[in-house]
Amino acid sequence: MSQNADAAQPHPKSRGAARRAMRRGPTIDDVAELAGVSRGTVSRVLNGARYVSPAALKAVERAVRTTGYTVNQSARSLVTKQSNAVAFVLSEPQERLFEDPNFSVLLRCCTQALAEHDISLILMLESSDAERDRVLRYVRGGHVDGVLLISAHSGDPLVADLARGVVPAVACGRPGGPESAIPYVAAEDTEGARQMTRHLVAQGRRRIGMIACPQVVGGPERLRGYRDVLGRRALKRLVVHTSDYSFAAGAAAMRELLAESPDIDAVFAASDLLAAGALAELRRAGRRVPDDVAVGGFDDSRIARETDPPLTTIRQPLERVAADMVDVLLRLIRREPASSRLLPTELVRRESA
Amino acid sequence: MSQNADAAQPHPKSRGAARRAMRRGPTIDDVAELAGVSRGTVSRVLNGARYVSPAALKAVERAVRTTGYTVNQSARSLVTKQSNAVAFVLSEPQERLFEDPNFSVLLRCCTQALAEHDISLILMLESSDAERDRVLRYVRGGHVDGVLLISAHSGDPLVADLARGVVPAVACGRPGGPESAIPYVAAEDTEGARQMTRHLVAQGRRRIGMIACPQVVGGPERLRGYRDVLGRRALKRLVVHTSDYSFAAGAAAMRELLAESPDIDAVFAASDLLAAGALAELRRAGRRVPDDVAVGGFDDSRIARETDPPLTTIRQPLERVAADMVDVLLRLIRREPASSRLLPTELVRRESA
DNA sequence: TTGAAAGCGCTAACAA
DNA sequence: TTGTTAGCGCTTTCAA
Repeated sequence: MSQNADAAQPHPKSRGAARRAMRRGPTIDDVAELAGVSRGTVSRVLNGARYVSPAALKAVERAVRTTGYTVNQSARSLVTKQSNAVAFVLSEPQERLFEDPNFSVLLRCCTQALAEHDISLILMLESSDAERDRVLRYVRGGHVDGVLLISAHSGDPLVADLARGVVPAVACGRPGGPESAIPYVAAEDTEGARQMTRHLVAQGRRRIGMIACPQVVGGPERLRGYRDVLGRRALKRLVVHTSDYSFAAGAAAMRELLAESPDIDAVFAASDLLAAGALAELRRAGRRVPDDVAVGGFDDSRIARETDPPLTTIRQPLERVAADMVDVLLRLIRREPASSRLLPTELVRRESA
Repeated sequence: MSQNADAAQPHPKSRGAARRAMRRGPTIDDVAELAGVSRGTVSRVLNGARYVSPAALKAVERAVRTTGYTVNQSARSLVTKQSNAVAFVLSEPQERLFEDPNFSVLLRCCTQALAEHDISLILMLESSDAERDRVLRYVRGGHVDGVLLISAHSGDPLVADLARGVVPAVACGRPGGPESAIPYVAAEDTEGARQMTRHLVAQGRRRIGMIACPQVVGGPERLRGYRDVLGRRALKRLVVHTSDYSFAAGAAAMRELLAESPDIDAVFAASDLLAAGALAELRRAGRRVPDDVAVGGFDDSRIARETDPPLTTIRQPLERVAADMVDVLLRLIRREPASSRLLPTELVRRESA
């Protein structure tokens, strides 16, 4: 109590001095002493509180509160071999993705969902080779309990590692290549694309082009959906491929489409950003939207409401994608069964089509 | 060498069995054994390599490589009391900020800069009270070596903690309130606003309005710069306040401005997003930009190039802001002196003004 | 320049 | 239900 621990125990056994010098908080021993129980009991209440008498429980809880105790994660991890952290890795030149409003909501929702489980999100980029190496070492080193993989590229050694089960992982969108050993969560891209294409057809549009992006997650499915509905009307010259989901790529693609097929009367862009670029190009070319040409997007991201005219688009339930990714990952970490999930999309009608 | 450690040492001293059961990587002892040196020597080469003979150094390096050893951060942290991680905390209802393209580049650049120092970035949101609590506990618990504070709000208990030096911290933009005990990195907002306002004046604009956002980081300075240049010409009815840097707020503000001052011939918006909203509203109102009214933004974010017409704006060197934040934080962590930094802005002329 | 040994704070197995 | 104890893998004195 009023005893001075330093004076009483000048021996190395006295932990107090060193700790205080380090300006660290109270340890489990401090709590135990104050609560008048053993360290083991404190540990038990900290984890689940099984086999603890109500009296002990109360005493410990009080002691925790009055000391302001927080567990030392490092010490805990050292023994449990769990870090209580997961990596959120962007396995693609990130500039592109960081530009995408979808990415932000994914990141935000994942962070939130993890926080509810007291798990930290560690953001890692994989753009340069050096970064790739670092991520690989980090994951292999067991620094995280799991990985949220954002834009999986099948050539990535990390993807190979994860497919081999080095550490639990969940991808956003079906990872390319045969490595679909990694479970994933995604929107029903194919069906979404069908919804949009059907909508365009129902509007009486005859020459419906597509700005596709088959290299990027979700891209192949969206192109397939378009083709499913149009069949032979999906003329080769009506679909142009871009290498990413950017505004600039959308504008360039639209220009090409206009040059190849001046009689085009509708365009389905594989993402809202692409559609926004197309819109800009159409205005430049003097075509009215939707009067001359209708434009459909995909995502229902923020920009869909900010373009002129606002975009008719396919809503992807990204908040749910994020929540489900976290849910699946946590199950995997707990070694519970969990598998890929596909979430439904929805047509959102605005003014562009 | 070819000895089987398990067979040779059936005693508890044999760490091999337990480790292997856990599917963990090699430990420092494995490296030491393979290199034929003691654990202490391995540790020395791992950290700085002082007082190590060239022979030992080489042997250890080889052993590290062949075993694929990675240090166990938890074990290291337990003794060094350093986590090698910093928190990136968003101390504001995040939806707003996540919507802001500036935020993305800040996050990306900070992650990159930290990765170069092998430090992880832990993303934390502070929107709900529960989250606020969690962040506070986390930081106080010593889980991170430092904090990058994104949108400091003076009422925040975390800000108070950080100002008291609980853990090193750097803010982005001057933290509101008297808590400027926290060093910060920011653009020269005031001067930037002056540049834009002078530009508008030089264009012969007579009635120059402003869409200001004095509640948010950088906002007060930008408003001051506008007033510095305009003096008494900064009529009350020419400046409207918004509560955030969003597209919607920009549109609403522009509507108000148009209603109050139909003769307005220029607008300086405190952010590009705000300017984009204003542009949309102007088009709706049938005003041509820049012919009827010139529009100036602030940030030079991605959208400045995507609006119609592209925005004339003030470039904020966000990549450098991020790099400097990390630099200052690392100095602080190393207990080196470091103080706030202000970075120069630049006028970028496009078509809107 | 090196090795031995003492912990860092915690969990988990075991005995009581 | 509880206390005791043996490590988790590492850094860091301290001697040698």
